[in-house]
Amino acid sequence: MEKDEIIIQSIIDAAKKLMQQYGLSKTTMEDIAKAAGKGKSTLYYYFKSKEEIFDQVINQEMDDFFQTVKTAISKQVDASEMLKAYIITKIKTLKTKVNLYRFAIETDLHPEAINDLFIKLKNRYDNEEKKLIGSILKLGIDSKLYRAEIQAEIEILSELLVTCVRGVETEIVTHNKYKTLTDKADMLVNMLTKGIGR
Amino acid sequence: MEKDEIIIQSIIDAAKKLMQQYGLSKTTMEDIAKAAGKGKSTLYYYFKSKEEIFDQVINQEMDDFFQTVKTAISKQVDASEMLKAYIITKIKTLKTKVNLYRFAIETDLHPEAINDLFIKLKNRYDNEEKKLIGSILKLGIDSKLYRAEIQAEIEILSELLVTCVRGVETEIVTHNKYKTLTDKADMLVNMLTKGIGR
DNA sequence: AAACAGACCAAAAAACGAATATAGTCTAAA
DNA sequence: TTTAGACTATATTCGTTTTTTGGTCTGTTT
Repeated sequence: MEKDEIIIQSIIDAAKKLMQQYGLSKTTMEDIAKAAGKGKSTLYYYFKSKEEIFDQVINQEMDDFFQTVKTAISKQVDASEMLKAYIITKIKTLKTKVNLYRFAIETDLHPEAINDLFIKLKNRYDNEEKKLIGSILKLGIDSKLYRAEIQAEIEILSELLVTCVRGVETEIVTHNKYKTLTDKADMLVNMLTKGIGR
Repeated sequence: MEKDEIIIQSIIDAAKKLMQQYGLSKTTMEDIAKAAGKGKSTLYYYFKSKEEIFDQVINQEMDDFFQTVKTAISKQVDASEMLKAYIITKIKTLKTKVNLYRFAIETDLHPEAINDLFIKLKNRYDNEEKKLIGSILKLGIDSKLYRAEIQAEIEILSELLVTCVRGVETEIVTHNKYKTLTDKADMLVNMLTKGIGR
């Protein structure tokens, strides 16, 4: 790693820590600079603005998150198991992140910023998520687990699945009732593969 | 209708109109009283509090909403068509309601109140919705359209379906991209009945 | 008694201005 | 090239006053 990359990373790390502890709006450039052991203007030497720093923090968090999900998927043997692993890992990981930030979010309580943050996150990763599901479906078709006809609809099907899982996510995160998570994931995937028709 | 029922309804109607026009927090008891052609204390003769009035307004709106959905379902011939009708009608109707209230919500911009409102709405009708879906599934089983084995899981299956539809809802309402609505509903129900497995 | 109006009150919210904090810039030094 | 620290214009906080608003009370009309 280059020297300036190390510094950039140390600034991001400091910012990440502060954000988790104090929330978005309570984390100032001064705070970050102090925590990183630098002067404030130094931050502006490496970053264009405060927003850019936050952006990168969030990006890294999200990359971590995606990495975790992908690792979990890679351990599975067939497409349906992968889908289950995707749902379960995603929601569990999301939950720890939410918990991590919850205090900050609650004390902060500037809902506009939070909303913006989530929308940004969502938009940025929606597509990648769709691609991931799409690749699992494709794998299922190739391994003859799923019907070949769905190939044509794989795009819109992935989108639909992401949306459905998001519904489950929302319910579990907001209502905190994620004891049912494994059951729900299991049932969703079973329903998906076998269908309820006769 | 009794005389006092008429008065109560006229107060609710006045409140409803004002709520749609000005939003929740900007509608005062004075406003409602004036619009209903009564004194403020008269409202307290018929209602316990402001919240009770809003509660009844929302209840009536939601009953209307549910009525519309049920009517649409009743016109269908089989369970899968009913499910499609449920999804499409629900989201379309919801959309008009959301539009009706959007201005009020945006200008109002007191997120806590809105959130409370929606949570209240959600909790109140979650169960009824689950029951509705459950009854459609039951119908599908009885008419041999769906496998008999799902009978045992009908409860959790209904819950899951409501949750998935809510995901689609959210996406459509927040992202305004509901051109895909019919497609999505179709695909969801097809997926549900036939499954993607071979 | 049932149905209502209007004055009234305490508490919440809006308005406002002064004090403070903060994002971002500039200059100069290491 | 990298950094610090003083500087500024703007945004935010904070304490205070004023206004609004939900809800009550008293008394009047029907």
